Amino acid sequence: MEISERKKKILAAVVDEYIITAEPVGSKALAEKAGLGCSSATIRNELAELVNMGYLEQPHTSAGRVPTALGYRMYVNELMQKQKLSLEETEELNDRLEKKLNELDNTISDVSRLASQLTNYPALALSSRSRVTIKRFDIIYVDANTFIIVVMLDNNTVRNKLVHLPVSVDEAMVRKLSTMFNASFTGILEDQITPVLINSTERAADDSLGLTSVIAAFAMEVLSSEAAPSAFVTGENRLLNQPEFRDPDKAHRLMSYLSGGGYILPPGEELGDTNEVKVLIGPENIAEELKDSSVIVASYDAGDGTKGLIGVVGPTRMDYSVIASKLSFLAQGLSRRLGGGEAPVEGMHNKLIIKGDDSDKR
Amino acid sequence: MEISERKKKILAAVVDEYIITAEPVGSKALAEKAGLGCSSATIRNELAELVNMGYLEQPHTSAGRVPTALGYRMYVNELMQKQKLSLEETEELNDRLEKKLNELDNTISDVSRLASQLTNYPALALSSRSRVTIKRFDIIYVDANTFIIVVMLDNNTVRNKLVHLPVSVDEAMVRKLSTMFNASFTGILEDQITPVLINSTERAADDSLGLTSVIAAFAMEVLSSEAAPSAFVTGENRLLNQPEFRDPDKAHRLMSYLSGGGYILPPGEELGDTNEVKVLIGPENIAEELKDSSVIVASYDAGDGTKGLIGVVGPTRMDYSVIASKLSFLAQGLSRRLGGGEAPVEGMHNKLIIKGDDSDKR
DNA sequence: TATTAGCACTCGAAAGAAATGAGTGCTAAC
DNA sequence: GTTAGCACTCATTTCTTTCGAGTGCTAATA
Repeated sequence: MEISERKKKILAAVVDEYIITAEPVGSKALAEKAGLGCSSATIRNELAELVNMGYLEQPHTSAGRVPTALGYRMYVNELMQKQKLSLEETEELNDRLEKKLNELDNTISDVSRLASQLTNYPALALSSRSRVTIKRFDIIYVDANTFIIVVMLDNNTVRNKLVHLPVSVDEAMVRKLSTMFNASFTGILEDQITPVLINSTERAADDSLGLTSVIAAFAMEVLSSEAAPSAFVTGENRLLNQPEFRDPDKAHRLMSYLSGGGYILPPGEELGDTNEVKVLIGPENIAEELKDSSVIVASYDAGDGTKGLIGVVGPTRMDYSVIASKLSFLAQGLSRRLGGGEAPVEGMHNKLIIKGDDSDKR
Repeated sequence: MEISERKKKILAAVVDEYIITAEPVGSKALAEKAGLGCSSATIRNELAELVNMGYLEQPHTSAGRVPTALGYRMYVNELMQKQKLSLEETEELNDRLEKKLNELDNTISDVSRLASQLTNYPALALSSRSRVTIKRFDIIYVDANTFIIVVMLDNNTVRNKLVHLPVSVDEAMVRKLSTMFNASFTGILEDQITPVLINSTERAADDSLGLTSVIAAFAMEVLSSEAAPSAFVTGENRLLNQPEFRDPDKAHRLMSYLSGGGYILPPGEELGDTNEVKVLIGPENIAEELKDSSVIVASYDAGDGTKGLIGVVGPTRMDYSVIASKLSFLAQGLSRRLGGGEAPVEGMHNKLIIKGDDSDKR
């Protein structure tokens, strides 16, 4: 059955109201508030149909209506007044963000904390990097039993490791190894570091002490740890602000799921396009623990192949529009600041694309 | 007024019981349970006096008794059955710990997490290092505008920084600087890196580009960041396990205080001697937010001047004895593992010293 | 045909009333 | 000094009652 214009208006009004009050909303309140010129009786009829269609439900016979997950989905996809942030809010957010971004270490923990502060919900940050390679090796001879391996990655971060040996090496060997690694191990991906390559290097360097494999192992370790996605969740306690989590047991269950580093996003789900905001409503989440919560995430691009993701977790009754705007805002700020994004400085608050929605909203 | 032996026994019994049930304990229960050969009426008299003396209180006229902070203090100092861990528990703990310690990065976040898991309370970890020096400098020439500074600290950790310059340098200069820094900047403390020293080095190296100050600045940054105490709190959500935090507002208040990195220990309070366990009961805490919670901390020594501290936060009704044992256990494990401690492997579970208590147990 | 006023009905939440019982303090006997 | 006995207190639990927001349905209206 097709949903009429008026039904849409009513549904939107129900969701808007419910987001604020967290109480079931009744026909009378709607008649007064929403500017649709009809009486409560008419609205009652419409509401009854919306229930039939699965967009709303009633906690019990004599209560008002509450949006279902389907209702929220419809709201998010089509009805929501996107970008509610006023100019002042935008300004304020911009200021705060600018300040924060400057003192930001760009550790995902900081990013997550920032998102949580901004939205007042528990927040997660996630980042992963693809196609990392090493640009340069340096091996520093310390003493006969000790050297330091220093590698510089293609994104100019530098990592090091101190190696103690049970046997002694001389400087010449170290220098030789350094040259060989720079020749053969730079610019390649982790899975291109094969036993074959290691063996041939070992032979070529005339290394009978196994130094080659130590260095190669470190290289692999660095590459894989750099590529591994890391996640961070903060502000779990903000859940307790929400009336739907006044039950300590319920709150505890979700909070420990979050703290436990449980998977929040569908495992298959690759990070979406930059500047896209995704919303997962209630049962759309795969994790059992999230089935009656919603997740909103925005992705950003830190350049050099690093993609990141910031999001919040909250009750299904969240102000999707505001939160999505804020996250999008933050994600674009990060993209811009970390150099990857082509997001224009001016345009920060007018590009908000939400999954499942193909109309651009100004 | 002096406290009689029997009163002590009764007080101990009240605390023991209350720790388990979290309910006010009555005279009858005590008469049956605690093996003191007297009737409930007698106990009632004693209880009344204990209330007068300030060790116990009554929530209301017809309720049982609950320990006051003073009562807990007395319990912790004199009455508590220390070291309740049975042999099996010790074994089990040992196993778990051994396993965990091995995969431990020794980041304070890991230590904190471990403490929280072990005790099922929110936990904090804190560590600070004194008298750090740099053992060795290496400066790697990358290209005319780029070099990498690598420093090795006296505890053999290695830190590095990539420097991009607007001007160009040659390899000879870099080598010269490296030599000079190794001569003048090794083995000294942060506050010994003075403008005078920097100036003279700069002149001696004939450095007109300000490279000296860049390197010196990095050295200072490393030294100060290494010496700065850092803290980490985890497992805040475990607070919700406790009946006294079923009120979401109360829980939220404390949790956000903890997450916010609020000061948990008295600022003046230096880290105590290794293997000492400190207990701060309710109002003994300075932070307003902790006035009706207790904090138990144990300190460890990771050698090389690094002192650490692990602790938990919970309601005043905590099983001080068990928690103190576990923390002490963990602290000693850390000391041992990180090389600083002289704690004997065997002796792990028999050296438990609690602040304010001068008798050694078992 | 769509809308609306009117009304009986439902059912959770709030308020009130009564019952329960754990625990006390006190007194008098041991 | 200890104990049995008993009247009293008061939080907690349970059961009723009241209240009212909100509904669904019907009949009148535009």
